[in-house]
Amino acid sequence: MRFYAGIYFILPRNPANDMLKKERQAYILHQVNLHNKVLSSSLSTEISVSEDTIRRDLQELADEGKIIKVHGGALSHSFSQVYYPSNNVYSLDNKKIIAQKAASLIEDGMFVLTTGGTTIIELARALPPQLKATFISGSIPVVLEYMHHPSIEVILIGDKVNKNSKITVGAEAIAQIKRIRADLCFLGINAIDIKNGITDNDWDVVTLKKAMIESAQKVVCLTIAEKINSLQPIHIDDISKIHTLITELPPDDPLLKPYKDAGIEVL
Amino acid sequence: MRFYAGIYFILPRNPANDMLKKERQAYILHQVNLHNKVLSSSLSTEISVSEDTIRRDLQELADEGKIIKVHGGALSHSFSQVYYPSNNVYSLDNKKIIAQKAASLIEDGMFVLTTGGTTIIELARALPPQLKATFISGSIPVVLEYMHHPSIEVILIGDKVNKNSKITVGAEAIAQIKRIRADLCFLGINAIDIKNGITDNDWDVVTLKKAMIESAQKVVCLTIAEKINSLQPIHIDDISKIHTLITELPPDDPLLKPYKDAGIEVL
DNA sequence: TAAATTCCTGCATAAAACCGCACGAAATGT
DNA sequence: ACATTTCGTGCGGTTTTATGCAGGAATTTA
Repeated sequence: MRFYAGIYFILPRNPANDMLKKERQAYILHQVNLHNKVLSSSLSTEISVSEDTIRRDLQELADEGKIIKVHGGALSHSFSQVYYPSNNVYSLDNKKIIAQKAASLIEDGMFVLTTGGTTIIELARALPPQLKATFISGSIPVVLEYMHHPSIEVILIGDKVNKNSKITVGAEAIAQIKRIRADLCFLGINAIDIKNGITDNDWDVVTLKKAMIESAQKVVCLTIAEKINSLQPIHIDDISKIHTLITELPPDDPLLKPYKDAGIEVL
Repeated sequence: MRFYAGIYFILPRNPANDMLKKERQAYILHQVNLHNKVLSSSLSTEISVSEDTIRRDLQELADEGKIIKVHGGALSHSFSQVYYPSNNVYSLDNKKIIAQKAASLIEDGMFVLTTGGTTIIELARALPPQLKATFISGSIPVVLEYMHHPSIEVILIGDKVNKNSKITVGAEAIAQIKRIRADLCFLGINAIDIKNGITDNDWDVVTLKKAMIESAQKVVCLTIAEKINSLQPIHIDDISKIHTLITELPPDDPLLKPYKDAGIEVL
């Protein structure tokens, strides 16, 4: 083996021992753009200045918006520029309330399966910053949102990508879900009623949600009250499989009473 | 030499060294253009004038826009052009050229494995609209870009998400790649040289790229010329595994000759 | 939770820049 | 020709900048 533990220290070149400030910053920016990341410590030895100086340089470059400064070094700006602004989301305020309730169910160390959808995105944003849990999803927008969180682990379920719903669907995705034993499963649902249970209108999505329900110890359905007592063409599962139902309404709202009576925890 | 008590003395005036102002500034400008940088202090001793004079000269040249004055000296203007690209994505134009060349290799019906990175994103944007092929990647930004295409199929490789690089990494991802027999594999690479082959600086990324190389019939490396003949800590594979190398340079550029000689197709 | 890094803030210092000012030399005006 | 102005330059003193260092806070890692 030519490389020992992946550590192979080489200086590409020895910059002039006496670098001007601007020159040094240009060199740093160059390195950031080239490698997408730099470490304060290695730059310090590379250019032979103190780490404080490097840090000040990184700070200035960051203030100019040329790089993104992070603990220990800096990152290229080009890599982290994917945002999903949530201006056009229907019933956003209600979804925020739902997300808040749902987040309270999650405890440190849990494995949490989630579907896609705007409600789940709000959930991702409502997670307390110090939470340490593992989130599993096949939805690309949701995973992007999870990635902004500082401490949670994110598992992406892979398979063919459905361009409309931006989720991965197919047998491979189902198989991956089946291999998981999650503590919690959050389903953003499109329709629920007492008699037919939860229903949806996309075959692939239905199959995925079925698999998720089977793989989780506790199934939590999230939906705005509007969708309570509505029906969609394809059956996912009966309400007997649901442990918890979360809407923006207070738990004692009469609309929710039948579900409570059916043994579902209503939050 | 005549001076009293060393208080007042005159430097021997050598007419040859005694420069006029314009002459001196021309000399300074020449030095700046030659070395991309000058120091006030060294110019002072070099021309035997006070640093104040040098500073005034530099100030005037800077006011005329001929140089960039910085603390301690001055820099040439070309310097800043080279090191401060105006674009967010480094070397974007070059990457567009590379993407164009790479896209020409893809034919209808092909299965194409790709890594992540800005070069691959450009490739995604450069795909002809009527192309019907299947693209497989574990990079979330790249997959988002693929999804904008009207007719290609997209397979997302799932596993734990690395928050920095926004790609999925881990044994599950490797296993999924191993199950694939792709026609083409596009690697956006960070460093390549004849002796060490392709190298990178992230263990997970290296493992993924290795797997991709094994799963593809034809391996195509994409990189800007700047990264040619550079080295990173961790070894991915020797150049013998590479079939095609694409840079923004014309194929007959001397920089690429060694790779051609090694049997690699250079585009 | 403890240990190790990394960051930040203030301070010290040396170098560089700045500000007048003086003085000699060249240019200009009378 | 002589006085006056302007320019170029250097010098002393002051201000600003760049950088390193110490020590405590914050953050990451083991």
